[in-house]
Amino acid sequence: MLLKRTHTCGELTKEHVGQAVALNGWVDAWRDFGGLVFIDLRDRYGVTQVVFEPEAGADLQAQARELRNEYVVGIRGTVAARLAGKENPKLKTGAVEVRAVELVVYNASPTPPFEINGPEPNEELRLKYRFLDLRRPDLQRVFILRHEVGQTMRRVLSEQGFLEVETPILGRSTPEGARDFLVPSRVHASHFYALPQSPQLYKQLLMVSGFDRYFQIARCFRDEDLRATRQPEFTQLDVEMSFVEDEDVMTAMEPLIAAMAKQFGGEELRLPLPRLDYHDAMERFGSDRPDLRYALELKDLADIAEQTEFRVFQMAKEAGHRIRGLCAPGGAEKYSRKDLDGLTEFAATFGAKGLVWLKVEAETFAGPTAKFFKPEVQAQLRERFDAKVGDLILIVADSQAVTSQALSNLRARLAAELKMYEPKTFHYSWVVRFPLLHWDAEENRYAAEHHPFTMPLAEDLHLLDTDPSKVRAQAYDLVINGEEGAGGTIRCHDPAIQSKIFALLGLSPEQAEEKFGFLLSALRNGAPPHGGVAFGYDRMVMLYAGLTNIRDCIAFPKTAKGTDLMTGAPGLVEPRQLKELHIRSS
RNA sequence: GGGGAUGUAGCUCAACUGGUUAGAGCACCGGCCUGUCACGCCGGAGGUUGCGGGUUCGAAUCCCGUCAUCCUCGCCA
Repeated sequence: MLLKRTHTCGELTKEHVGQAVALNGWVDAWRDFGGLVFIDLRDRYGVTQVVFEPEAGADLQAQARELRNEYVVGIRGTVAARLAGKENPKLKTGAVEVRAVELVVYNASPTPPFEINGPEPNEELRLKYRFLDLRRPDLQRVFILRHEVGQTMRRVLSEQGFLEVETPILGRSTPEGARDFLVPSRVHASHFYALPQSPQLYKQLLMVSGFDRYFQIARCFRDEDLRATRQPEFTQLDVEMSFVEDEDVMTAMEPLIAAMAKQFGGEELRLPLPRLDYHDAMERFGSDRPDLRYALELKDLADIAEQTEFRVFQMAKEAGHRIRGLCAPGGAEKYSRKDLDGLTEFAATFGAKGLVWLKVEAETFAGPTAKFFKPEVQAQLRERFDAKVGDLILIVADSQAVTSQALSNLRARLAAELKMYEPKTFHYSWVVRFPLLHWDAEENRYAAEHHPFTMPLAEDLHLLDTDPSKVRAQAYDLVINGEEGAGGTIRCHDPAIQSKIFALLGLSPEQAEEKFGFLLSALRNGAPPHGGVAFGYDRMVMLYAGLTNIRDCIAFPKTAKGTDLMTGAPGLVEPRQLKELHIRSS
């Protein structure tokens, strides 16, 4: 029999004293005193103490004595104020308790594989018993936040006239980008659907249809290796607008960003957000998504380095490499010789063959390579970094890519270890004017930096013919604390420019027509100028929940190898199923 | 595909350089207890040290292989 609840377990206060109530929930803890039995009853709203007193009868007490952790029960009783001095300030409901008069056990439970209110078990176990893991209040709070983030996105965009439209999950595979997840067609032998990497092309088609302002909270699929912040399926807030330039899209998104910052970050944002040129970001921070909660800027040191006798620097110059560095305030004291070996090893994982370190002292520099720096060269270095005694200068001599990667990662690590920022603050900025293309040496052709339908900056159009890698795009990323929170572009709605870009990407007109015919046809049939942006929904939730791991904000996530430890997916299927799909499996 | 970390009781962890019968807290089982809320007290059960080899008088500990989870490089327009 169901004892229908009149209240939740997080609801009862002094105001309810004397009322007859019914609660439903899980046994969070039990305390048996012989003559008196206490049960903490838990649901997603909180915990309420239930007491079984002798007055309720021996039968009921005996029944209560059988309860164990995680039994699901219904309880009927009367709300009573706790005895004076016996209140529990840790509970919202701690001023009262429910004196039980009836107990129904809906379901017993074996001893759970881990304690719901105990220490966090290892993740393998958590994922195997995810339905139990999700009972933990910490995780429940994340999903409440996730819901609220979605509500805010829908509300703010709807207020601005954006329409939510759904697009297909079963689509077709297109070249470029990530590896597709494929779904075989039963009706059409050897033909496959692809799950969308994003609703990119569909939302452009919606613009051609005249929908003007679109959004969707869309599931996306990419068959690539996972990371702490990457899952094979994840969720984007996908947005597209017509009759806009890049500034219009950023401006349109800022009220939403400000609403989220206020509601979930507790911060009143000043708009417009800062715009940072891609080129400047790479030069000053070595990254297209720098964490701007702290400065710690990179400096070019080529002119100073060439005054040294240091062979590594000379060779770098001959190879056309760059010599760049940064200066960590107070780093000399913080990092021992052994720590510095650790930093060198860390830099090596990003391809740096070495790391020059110099400890700034009153009169000179300390470090194994300090002897190569003559006093006047040291003076220039001090000046370049505005270095103080006790600072640590780190220098990498390598290619543009390696110096950027190694130093930007060192920058992030040093800032964290030297506590150069408040962990719980947020910094929002747009990084703009990304390159349109980059040279792919493996494929021996240009590849799209963002995607093949990105509009170049008007002032760079002439470079398409002469120096394509210099062409900048109408592309913009929202960077929050060193993470890409959102990214977008203005799309190419001009068939002539589009075919030039296809040619650079190594696509013949015939190939382009075959792969993207439906889009090209749409673009020829009255496509408005349009562009958009997509936010990482999971990432926003992670950020505001203070998580470092995307799995903790996805209800049923996959492991790093893409398996679901709870359901066993991916699993084998019946030979009959394969036969229907015209698939032979090895 | 490469690199790194971890794997010991149901859970969280311990066990110095290889050395007695692999321990503790929580959970679990039995008993006592009328005001607890990390209840307390008494007693108890619980181990293929991930798995498979090897070295050794002796392996949780050392070596090889393998599996799983996590982090990371490549990859991810």
